[in-house]
Amino acid sequence: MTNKLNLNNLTKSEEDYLKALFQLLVEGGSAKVGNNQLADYLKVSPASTNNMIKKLKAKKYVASEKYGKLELTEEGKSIAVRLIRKHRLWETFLCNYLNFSWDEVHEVAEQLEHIKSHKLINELDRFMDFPTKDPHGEVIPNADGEYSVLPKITLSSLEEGAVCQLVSVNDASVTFLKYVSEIGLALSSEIKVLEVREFDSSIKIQFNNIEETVTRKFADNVFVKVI
Amino acid sequence: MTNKLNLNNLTKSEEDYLKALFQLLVEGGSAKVGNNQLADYLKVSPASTNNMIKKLKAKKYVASEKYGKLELTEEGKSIAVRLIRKHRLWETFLCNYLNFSWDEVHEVAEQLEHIKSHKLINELDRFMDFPTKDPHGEVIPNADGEYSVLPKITLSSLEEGAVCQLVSVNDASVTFLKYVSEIGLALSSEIKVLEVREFDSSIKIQFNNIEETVTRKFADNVFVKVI
DNA sequence: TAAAAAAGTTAGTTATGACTAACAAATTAA
DNA sequence: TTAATTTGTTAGTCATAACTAACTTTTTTA
Ligand SMILES: [Mn+2]
Ligand SMILES: [Mn+2]
Ligand SMILES: [Mn+2]
Ligand SMILES: [Mn+2]
Repeated sequence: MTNKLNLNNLTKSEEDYLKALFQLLVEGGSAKVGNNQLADYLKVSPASTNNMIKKLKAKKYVASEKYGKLELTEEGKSIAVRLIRKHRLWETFLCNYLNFSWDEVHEVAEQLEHIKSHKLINELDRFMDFPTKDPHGEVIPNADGEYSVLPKITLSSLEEGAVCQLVSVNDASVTFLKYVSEIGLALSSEIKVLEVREFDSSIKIQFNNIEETVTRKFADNVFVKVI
Repeated sequence: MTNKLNLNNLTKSEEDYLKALFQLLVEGGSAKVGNNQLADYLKVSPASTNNMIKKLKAKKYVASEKYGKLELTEEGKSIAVRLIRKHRLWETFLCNYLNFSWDEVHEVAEQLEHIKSHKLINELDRFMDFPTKDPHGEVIPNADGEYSVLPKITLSSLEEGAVCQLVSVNDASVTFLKYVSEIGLALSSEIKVLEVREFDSSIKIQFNNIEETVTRKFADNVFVKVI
């Protein structure tokens, strides 16, 4: 029972790797995540991830056997969640107070999430009156690291005739987010799946009296709640 | 006339060295700054500064001859001023919106000043309605990098009987700033120099009907305007 | 002005975190 | 069940930015 108040002496890179693992394992819901998959996600070489994983295993943030799949320890998860909390709070601040649009915030938040100061992030939270969702509809973990990982149902997984509400979007692609806004979709939009085309998996949807055809790739990045 | 919109591909370290040089040369008013002095200021070895100075000379941010004194080019100064602008705007934000006290802001601002986003800092400036002074009384450069470097008159430089107003304080020491607040001094305080003691250069001052004796070291970090 | 001290430089080492190339193990397909 | 492919690992290299130790140049002091 020593380090409840965690020193957090991690480098920016170590933090990024833990966050990536968390996003693949927990938020992405992948049962198994391998070294190459992590390398792919982080856009670095497999040699780099292999090397970093060794370091994180030595520090007890990651657990895995040689040639086995990667897992996060409780401590590893805790660090990742705190990073995600910071990321989403900053995104919210940029959008709600500094006139950033939802496609502009992610890149800057990638930098801001590494600022080390408990007071900073908790005061920012208070200043915004404890927001629970970020500009992309993603849940913001609270100061104790608690938050609900909503099961991510993609628009692409729905059948013809389904009616749903847009809950959140993948925040990492600027062009995707601009596209979403441009066609008139937003958080809470009510969407009806009119047609799922077998040929190319494109989907015809309806919302706000608008009809649009979107690709499978687009629909994979839109998360919904069926109603 | 190529790079008006500067890419600013500098590392955190390169930025820190340029800022340190600026603070010694321009804000500190030293006519000459040498390699070892810079090393001292940054708390790194002379070998480290020597190495970094070479890099900054290659990039045309610093000019100097071998064994000669260090100088900043216009481009070097410009980068330093932008960094100082960011630092002071963040300090102001932390103090005025996030309940930080003036002794808590410097360390966090040292991290925040390296966040790369023109929009972020200019929107933060607008959000706070373009403040001109930071919590320590230091002048905040505007978006064009313009600002007045006030001649820094230290409290220690005054003679017996002088009356002055506290304009700014050195922001880098937490214990110093706490001490300043504790004895009841603040920005704009009117101070009278009652006595300068020859023995140990300690100074007896009066302000708000309070009399205090402070050391030379203390008075060196208090900047005033004679009235 | 010669010796001592201070200031500045260079060489070589370390840690972090990338990379490529080569290789080994595990999985998938034929 | 062998062969091909994918996945994972290792070795060696590079860049950044620190360090110590040894050395040289400049400045100061006697
Ligand atoms: Mn994001
Ligand atoms: Mn987001
Ligand atoms: Mn400061
Ligand atoms: Mn300040």
